[in-house]
Amino acid sequence: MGRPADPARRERTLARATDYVLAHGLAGLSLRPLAAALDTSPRMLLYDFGSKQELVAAVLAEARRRGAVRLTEHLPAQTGSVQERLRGIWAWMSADERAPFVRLFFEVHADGLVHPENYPDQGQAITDWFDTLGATFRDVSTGPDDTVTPTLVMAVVRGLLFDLTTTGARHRTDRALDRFAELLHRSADEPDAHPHPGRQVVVTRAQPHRGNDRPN
Amino acid sequence: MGRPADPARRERTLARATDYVLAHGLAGLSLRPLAAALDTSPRMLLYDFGSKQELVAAVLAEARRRGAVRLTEHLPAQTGSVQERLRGIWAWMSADERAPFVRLFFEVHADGLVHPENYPDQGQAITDWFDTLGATFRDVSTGPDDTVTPTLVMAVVRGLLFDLTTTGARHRTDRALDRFAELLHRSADEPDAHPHPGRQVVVTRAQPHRGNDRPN
DNA sequence: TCGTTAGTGAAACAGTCGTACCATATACTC
DNA sequence: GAGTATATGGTACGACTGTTTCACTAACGA
Repeated sequence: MGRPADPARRERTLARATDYVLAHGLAGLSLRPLAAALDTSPRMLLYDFGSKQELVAAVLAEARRRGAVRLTEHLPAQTGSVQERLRGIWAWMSADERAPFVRLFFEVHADGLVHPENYPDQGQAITDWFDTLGATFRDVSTGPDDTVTPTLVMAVVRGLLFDLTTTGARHRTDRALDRFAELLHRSADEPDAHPHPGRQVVVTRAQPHRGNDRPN
Repeated sequence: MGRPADPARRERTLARATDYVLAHGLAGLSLRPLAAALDTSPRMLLYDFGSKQELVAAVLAEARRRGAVRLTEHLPAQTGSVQERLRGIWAWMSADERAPFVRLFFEVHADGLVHPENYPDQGQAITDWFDTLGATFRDVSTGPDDTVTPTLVMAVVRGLLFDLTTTGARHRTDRALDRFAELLHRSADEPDAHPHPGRQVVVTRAQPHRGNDRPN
C-alpha cells in the first residue's frame, strides 16, 4: 500500500555525491552547493541520508569501496622482480587518475588527527594493506606474519605521494622509489650477509588503536 | 607625536595564537574563539594582522620558525652509524612533543592539496630538507648533489609518521624504520655489488612547482 | 475515490563566519 | 590644556551553515 520506495535514487545520489567530493574535497563541503551540483536539494540530501555527517560517512565508504575494487583487480599476485612489483604499485598509486583518491585520503587523515572520534576505524585502513602487501612481497619478508615489510613499503609509497602531491616532482620521486626498490632487492639476495641483532620475526599483528593521549 | 606604537603586543599575540593553532588545529580555526582564548577580541586580531588569511600565514610562518630552530640544534652533523643517525631523526620527529607540529604539518598539506593557490611556497618546505639531510647522509649518497637519498629518507619518515599518527602503532613503526636503516646501511657497505643501470648522479636540483592541472 | 506512503519544493530558524563601521579611550608631543 | 596617532570596545552587516517545519504532489492498493 502507498507509493513504493525508490532506493535507486539514494544510490544514484550517493554515486554523484562521491564524484563531487572526490573532485572538490571534503573540507569545504556544504549541502547547498553539493545539492545544486547534483540537481537536487539540501532537503532531499537530508531526507536520504539523515544528516550531513551520515552523508559524509556514506561518501567515504563509497570512495573506499571504489578504491578497493580498482586495487584488487590490479595487484593479483607476485609477478616479476621486487623492483617491478614495487614500481607497479607506485605507478598505479601515483597515476593522475588516482589523484582525487589520494587527495581525499590525505584530507581524511588530516581531519582524523583533529577529530579522531569521527573516524573510529581509520587504523584499519592502514592495517588492511598488510595481508595484500604481505603476500606480494613474501620473498623479502622476515616471516609469514611480517608486518614490518608492508609497513615500510606503504610508508615509502605514502611519503613519496606526500612529496609528489606537494612539489609535483615526478622525476625525483620516481627515482627515489627506484632507489628503495634497489635496496629492498639487495636484501633479498643476501638475506643475512651482515647479521644484525635487531632482526627477528615480528609476532604482533594488530596494534591497539592509539589509546594514548586522547582519553575520550 | 601621538601614542607610540607597541609592536610587542602583536608579537605576543602571534606567539599565543601559534600555541592555540598548534593545540587546536587549523581546520576549524575561528576568530572569535581564538580571540577569547587569547584574552583579546576579533577586532584586535584584524587590527594587528589585517585579515584572517594574513593571521594564518603569520602563524604558519611562526610555527615553521619554531620547528626549524628545534631541528637545527638537534641535527648538528653526521655522527655515528647510518642507523644511529636515522633512528635519531625518527626518535626526534616522532616524539610526543612534536605531535602538534606533525599534525599541523599534515593539516597544511591536506589544505594545500585543495587550495594550492594559498600556499605558493609549499614545495620549498620539502626541498629545504635536501641540504640538511644531504649532509647528514653523505656517505650513503650517490653524489654531492644527490636529492634522491634525502627524498627517500624523508618519505620514509613522513610515511611512518602518517602510519603512527593514524594507528598509534609505535612498536611496528619503530621496527619498520629499523628495517629501512638496515637496508640503507648495507648499501653503504657494498656500494656496487650489484650494478644497476638506473643508478646515476641526479642533476636536477629544484623541480618546477606543479604547474600541471590547475592553471589558475 | 479514498487512504496511505514516498518524495519534494519553499521558507524559516538559529546559529556562526569574517569583516566594517563608529565611537571612545589611551598615551604621547607641544 | 590642544593636537594626534595608536589602541580598543561594541555592534551590526551580509553571507553562509545544518537543520526543521509546513505544505504539497506523486504513485500505489483497495
